[in-house]
Amino acid sequence: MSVTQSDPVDHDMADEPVYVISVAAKLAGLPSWTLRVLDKEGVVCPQRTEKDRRLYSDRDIAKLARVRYLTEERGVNINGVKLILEMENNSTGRSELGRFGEGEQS
DNA sequence: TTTCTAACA
DNA sequence: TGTTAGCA
Repeated sequence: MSVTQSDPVDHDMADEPVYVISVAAKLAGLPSWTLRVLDKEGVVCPQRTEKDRRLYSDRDIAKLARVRYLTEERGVNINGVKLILEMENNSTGRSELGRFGEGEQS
């Protein structure tokens, strides 16, 4: 009796990789190939099973959802998302971004 | 970006 | 059988 769920072991949050690429893509609202690119770029950190199956955790889904806003609403490329997430990972949320336009397609 | 093939569960 | 992963 500590937190909400009554689990013997300490399960804090969704860190269990149980979502395959198609499920993660649906939850994030992104196409499957995008998740594959994000993984190649090192934007997301999906666990890999013995058969090379990418398993995404709720933690990855949350990051994917942010990527979807940047790519869908803001029109940022994978390269831009990688840069933005890289800044958030390095800086405590203080991004001194001037005015740099990413290569945007119509 | 899209599609095809191969392997796995 | 359906789905995933990798490449051209």
